[in-house]
Amino acid sequence: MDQLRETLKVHHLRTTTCREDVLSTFINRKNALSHGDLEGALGENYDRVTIYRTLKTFLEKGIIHKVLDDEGLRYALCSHNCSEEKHQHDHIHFKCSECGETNCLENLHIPAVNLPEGYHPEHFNLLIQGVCPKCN
Amino acid sequence: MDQLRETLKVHHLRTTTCREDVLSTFINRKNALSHGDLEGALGENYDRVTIYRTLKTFLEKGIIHKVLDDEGLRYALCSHNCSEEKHQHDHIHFKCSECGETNCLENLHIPAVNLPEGYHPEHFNLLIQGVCPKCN
DNA sequence: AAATATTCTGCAACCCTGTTGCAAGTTCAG
DNA sequence: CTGAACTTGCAACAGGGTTGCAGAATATTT
Repeated sequence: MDQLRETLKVHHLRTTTCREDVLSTFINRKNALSHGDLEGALGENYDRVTIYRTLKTFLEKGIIHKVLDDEGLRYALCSHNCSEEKHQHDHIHFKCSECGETNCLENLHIPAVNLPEGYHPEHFNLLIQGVCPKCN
Repeated sequence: MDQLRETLKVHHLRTTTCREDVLSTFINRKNALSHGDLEGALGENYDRVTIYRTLKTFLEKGIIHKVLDDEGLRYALCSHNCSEEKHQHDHIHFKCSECGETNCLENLHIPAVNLPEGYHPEHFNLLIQGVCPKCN
């Protein structure tokens, strides 16, 4: 509980129940969540718009990051402290076609790619779809 | 013109002006297109729904493939003849943060990744964001 | 502890994406 | 050139995502 407040404080965000609840939902479920997932979990307590704004704020502050998905955006906690100034994500996302869960494979880094002359890469986003260990 | 009809025929699709126009838009602009792009290009001639259905059909038949993007789905031509049975895409997509264009880097393959025990990968989707040669 | 400035929230409204059902219009094969 | 099969347009809907604004909550100052 106090850890939630601490996290918010570090990022210069006011403590509100919505932010605490969204944050703890991310911590409890460990996989990437869509806005719909959060609305399903918290929708009776908060307005859709508030959840959207909370996600947007968390994105800007470096608390969560976007996860690309073939059927819509999801969001996941940033593991290593990102900040407003700098997001660092070169890990891989795995989406299971059975259970539908998308997870960060924090320990696996995206391999280097030799881009042609003139390309200046800044961010990498690798989504692998397949069957996860649980559904195997 | 005949080439368009030929392509449609190969995939067992009837020749309609909408399909021809969508297909030629993909061929002329070479980058990945969103539904909105197509609606902008052809919207006065065809209903939104028809464009959606055309995209869906082309996806199923293996004429185009989805391109993940952090701000919505896009679509691009399949270069090497995909079919209804089998899509094969392990190339890289590059999105330029300056001009906003997303392009397929057909010649670059996604490097192999050593997944932990139990993961069975099927599809790979790598989006690299940065600055492209044109905007450099 | 109260007043203030600042920040959040909820509501209403809006636009975009994507889908479905149905009737009318096209395409293609015989 | 006729019919069966397919495609289109329209209407309607559900969901994602955003903005403006008034009222509520939080943090800060005294």
